[in-house]
Amino acid sequence: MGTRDRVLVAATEAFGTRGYDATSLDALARELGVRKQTVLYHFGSKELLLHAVVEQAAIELGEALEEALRHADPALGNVDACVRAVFRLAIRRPELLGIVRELGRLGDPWVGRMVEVLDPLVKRATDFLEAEMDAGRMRRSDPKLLLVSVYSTVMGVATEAEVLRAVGIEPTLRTTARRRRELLSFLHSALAPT
Amino acid sequence: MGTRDRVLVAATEAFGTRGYDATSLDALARELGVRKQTVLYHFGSKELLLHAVVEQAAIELGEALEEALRHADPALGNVDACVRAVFRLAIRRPELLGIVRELGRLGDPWVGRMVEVLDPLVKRATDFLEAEMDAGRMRRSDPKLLLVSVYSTVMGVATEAEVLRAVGIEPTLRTTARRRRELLSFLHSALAPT
DNA sequence: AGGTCTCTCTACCAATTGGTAAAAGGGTTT
DNA sequence: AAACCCTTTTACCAATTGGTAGAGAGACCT
Repeated sequence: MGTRDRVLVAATEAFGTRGYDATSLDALARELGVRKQTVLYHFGSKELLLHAVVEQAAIELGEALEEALRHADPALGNVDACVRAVFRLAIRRPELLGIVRELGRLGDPWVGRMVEVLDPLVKRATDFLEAEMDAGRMRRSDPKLLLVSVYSTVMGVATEAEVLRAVGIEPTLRTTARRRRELLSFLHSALAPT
Repeated sequence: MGTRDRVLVAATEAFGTRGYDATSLDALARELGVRKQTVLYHFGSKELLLHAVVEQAAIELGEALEEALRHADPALGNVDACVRAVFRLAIRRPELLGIVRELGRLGDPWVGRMVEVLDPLVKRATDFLEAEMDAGRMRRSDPKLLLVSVYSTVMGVATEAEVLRAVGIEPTLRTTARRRRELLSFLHSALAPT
């Protein structure tokens, strides 16, 4: 893997976990065994590095979800497929979900780009929810607000390790499977028609 | 209000919205019309300032929830009371919810303290959920995991303004009431016995 | 009046921040 | 060998970081 890619991976990890402001170019370069100027050579500035990170993360997130939907088990449905995909990401690429969180704080130019990339998925999700409601397979409500609720629940359960510890659950691989199972029945119940 | 308190309020606001690392003592002092050394006089160091902020935020959060539960409408139940309280905070003291978010990233010593203060409430919540399940008024599941799901959903819907904009909802006072209503029906459905 | 206590200020400081300029290394091509 | 390109380095830089030392101002007490 080339230096540029290694920097991009390390930056995604650092920005997504420690945060953008808390990550210095020196520290980033040091853990790659390289000088800060090498990083700046490839990306020009810290801001442009963040730009590249956001771009890459948005693409990877989109692909992960698209892939999940493409191979969704028809017996389980799209919601299950997405939840499984997010949990897989939470285990294997937690930085990616961290980036999404971080963008919220960084605000406009950055969120905008992420939204742009994920927008087709959002549209697809709301259309799907609306169709399910029309078919009577899902409780009727505002699809957009419903999507926000589902998103919040999934992201929270998948990523907020500290909250889990607060209630006395050590997040390990074993408990994660259980969390996912509980979350799915939570969502099924929440979405079920009255 | 004394200088010390003004610093504490401004720091809570800054740490809770911009983040701890992204907030410099100089910037903090400047927006208070005071020198950085005045801040350091009252709190000793940036870390100790954060400590005071966490302590205060934990207390205020605890009080807000306790108060909500004390005056909970018996016809609506405790869940509604808590959701209403969190939404009231999201409107009037968004920094407090921001601090909770921030702590997750800052990690151990800080989360620990917040958990310590809110632990009685967590215990009370799980006991409540368990009692409701026993009484058959709530779908049976692991109370702790259920609490995490509910927490994630409420926090997300209340605080993630950028996600709302992503799906095309401008978070204003008017839409907030609607969001809360939708969230409550989402939760009622999620918690309802099968 | 002097003394003391609380608070805020000015004056610094070493370390770190993101960033510029330019040199040096290494590989290909000419 | 010389010329060129891509990459990484060393050497700096101004600005900002959190923090120390100490002076000055005001209020209160004796």
